[in-house]
Order: sequence, then C-alpha cells, then structure tokens
Amino acid sequence: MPKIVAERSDVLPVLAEIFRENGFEGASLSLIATRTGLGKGSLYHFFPGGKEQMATEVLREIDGWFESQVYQPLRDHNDPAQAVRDMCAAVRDYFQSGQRVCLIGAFALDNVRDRFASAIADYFAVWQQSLSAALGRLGHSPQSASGLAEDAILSIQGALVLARALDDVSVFDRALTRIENRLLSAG
Amino acid sequence: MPKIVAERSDVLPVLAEIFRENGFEGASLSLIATRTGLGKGSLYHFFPGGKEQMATEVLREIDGWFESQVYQPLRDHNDPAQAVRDMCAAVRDYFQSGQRVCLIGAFALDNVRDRFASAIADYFAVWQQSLSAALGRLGHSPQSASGLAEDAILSIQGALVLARALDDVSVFDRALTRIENRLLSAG
DNA sequence: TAAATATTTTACCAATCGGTACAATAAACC
DNA sequence: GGTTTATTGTACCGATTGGTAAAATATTTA
Repeated sequence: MPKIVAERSDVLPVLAEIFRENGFEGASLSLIATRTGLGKGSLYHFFPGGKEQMATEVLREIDGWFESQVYQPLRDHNDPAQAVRDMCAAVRDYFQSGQRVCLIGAFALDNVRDRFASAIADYFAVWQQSLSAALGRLGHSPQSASGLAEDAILSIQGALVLARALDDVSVFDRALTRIENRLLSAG
Repeated sequence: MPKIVAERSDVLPVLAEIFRENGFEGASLSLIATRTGLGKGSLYHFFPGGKEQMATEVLREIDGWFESQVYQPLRDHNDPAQAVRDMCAAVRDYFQSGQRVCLIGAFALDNVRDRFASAIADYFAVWQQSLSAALGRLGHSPQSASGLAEDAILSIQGALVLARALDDVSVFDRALTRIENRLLSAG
C-alpha cells in the first residue's frame, strides 16, 4: 500500500522500512517510487546519488536515533542500572519484539556490507563502547564490561535472526530478558 | 576466478558459496555460470527449477551436513559434554572463525525467507532440539536445557553478524568460547 | 505580476535479469 | 558400427534494473 509522503523528512523512515523488508538490492526504484508515492524524478531530485545516497541517509538517521535514544543515555544517565533497563526497553520497542529486522545487521550479512562498512561498524562499535561504559559504572572491570557488552549486542542480533527464522516472536522477548538479567546480575 | 566443475555433486558447494557471498537475489545466473564454469544450458539441465531449485538443494545439503556432523552426535554421543565441545569445534571450523556467513541465517533476514521458510525453521529447530537433548543428559532440566540451547544458537548467529559488521574475526572466537563455557559450566 | 526556484511528469536509455528453445556435440549403450 | 541419451553452446525472449534528460508544473520570492 503506497503511503503518500508530504515532506522530505517523511521519506527517510519509509525508505528505511523498504530497505528492511527488501534489502538493498531488493529495494527497486519502482518499489521505492510506489511506496513513497514519489516518481523517479522526485526521488532523484531529493537524492541525486540514487539508492546509495538513500541508504546512506537512512543509516545516518538510524544511527542518530540510537545515539540519542540509547547510546547517550547509557553513557550519561546517573543511574547506570536504570540506563541498561531503558536500553532493553528501547530495543524491545524498536525491533517490535523481533518482528522488525535490524537494517544494519542485515546489511552486515549482505554483500553491500563493504559499501557501507564504516557506518555499519560504527553503529555497533559505539553501542558496545556506550554499554561498556555503563557496565563499568556498575562496577565491572573494563574486560568484564567489554565482554558483557559484546555478548549483549551480539545476542540481540542473533535473537532477531532466530526469531525470524522460527517465525516466533517469543524467542526475541526471552532473549532480551536473559540479556537484561545477565547485564544486571553480577553488578 | 571461475572454478570449473566436473560433476554435478561438485556444483552444490560452489552454489552454496555464491549464495553466501551474494545472497539469493544477488546470485545472478551469469555469476553462477561464471563461477561454476557451466553455461545456462547446463545449469537448467541440472536444475530445471532454476535458482529456486538450486537454493533448495543447497539448503538441503547444508542441513544434511549439520544433521550428520552436529545434530546426530549431540543426540547420540555417549559423552554429552564432549558432544557439546565437538559442536563448538565444528561450528568454529564450518564458519571459518566468523569469516563465513551462515546462509540459513542470512536467508532468514532476507525477503526470501518466506520462500524457504520450512527449511530455515527446521535447521534451527532441530539444532535446538538436539543441543537441548545433550544438555538434558548433562543434568539440566528441560526448561533450562531449552533456554541454554536457544541462547547458544542465537549467540552463534549474532556472533556471525557482529564479526562481519566489525570486520573482526576475534568477536566470533570470543563468543564461541563464552558459549562453550556457558553450556558446560552449570552441568 | 513577473521572475526565479523547487518539484514533478513523462519518455527514454543501455544493461541486465531469469528463463526458454533448440541445434550441436559428447558420451554411453547395444 | 549405429543409436540413444546426456550435456553443452548459442541465440533469443519479455520484463525489469538503476539512472538520465528535459519539458511541464507548482511554489516561492521580489
């Protein structure tokens, strides 16, 4: 169902969802045109760089959302345990209990990874650093915090894969509960 | 570089690697023809069902390999702890320390998931059941075994995502070590 | 109102997509 | 040998791909 779009800022979320559902190569211009309600001419007026620019801007918007909603609170919240709980809640909401794919994770497995390598790596690296910082303030050693953070982030990605593979959203919710417990248990 | 193929049985591993590197849609017939050294005529002689049949047979071969090399030992090995260790070693080898993508996991995130839904779901479901059985024989309750197995399998998938995203194979090796410890610690 | 700018429509491009038809060739069998 | 079968090469198909050009239309500014 084509969602007609009014302003340019409304386009990016629609593009993000198209890329999530179809991948980079699967998101054809005709599909993008239909779903955004914009003709090719308008699309190339807004994004002269074509699909590559669309994906780049989508990745930047996603990264910006996580930076403000997840990473920054992890680093700055004065209650690190609450920050971790907030992160888990935000992740659960964002990925709609595993029904929504992580675009950055999907790109990482795709052959477009090299084209967006730095954006993909940054997304996860900053996430790990921010979570690691919160865990450090919870009393973990740097090594322990780093390992726990890595484990949590990779578990979220794996939970998205498995939930989709088994077509069972409960996989994601169970995984997220385990992750939260693991992050907060040995504080 | 095109690898010329001698027999039909040699084609499937090459196809698997092409699908792993390029995804289903990214694996064009011209690319497949080049990499296998077979013309379109030969390809459609061996696989009258086209790409769909190629992917189906590739998935079946992968599933068969895991069944004989991983799942069956997990269920039948008389030392379940050793079976778990063997599983981790097999996984490490198979995914080449995270440099190789899991085709089934990649398909699960792709929009071709629905086309191969049952093969994808079976792969993970049987894995979880087999690992769960081994953990049960290690003394875990059914609930504990099921949760641990789910967590291990999803962590492997997530480790593949994160290792590729960060372009850092050590992520995979660290994750696999953590998984093995977690599976064998509270026996 | 008029000029300048922003946006959209339409038509078009070469390249590639998955797939088909079929004749040419190679191999196996009697 | 000859015949049948298995395999391959070549040419082709309509549809779609990402992308371009430029005229037509809104919208904003002066």
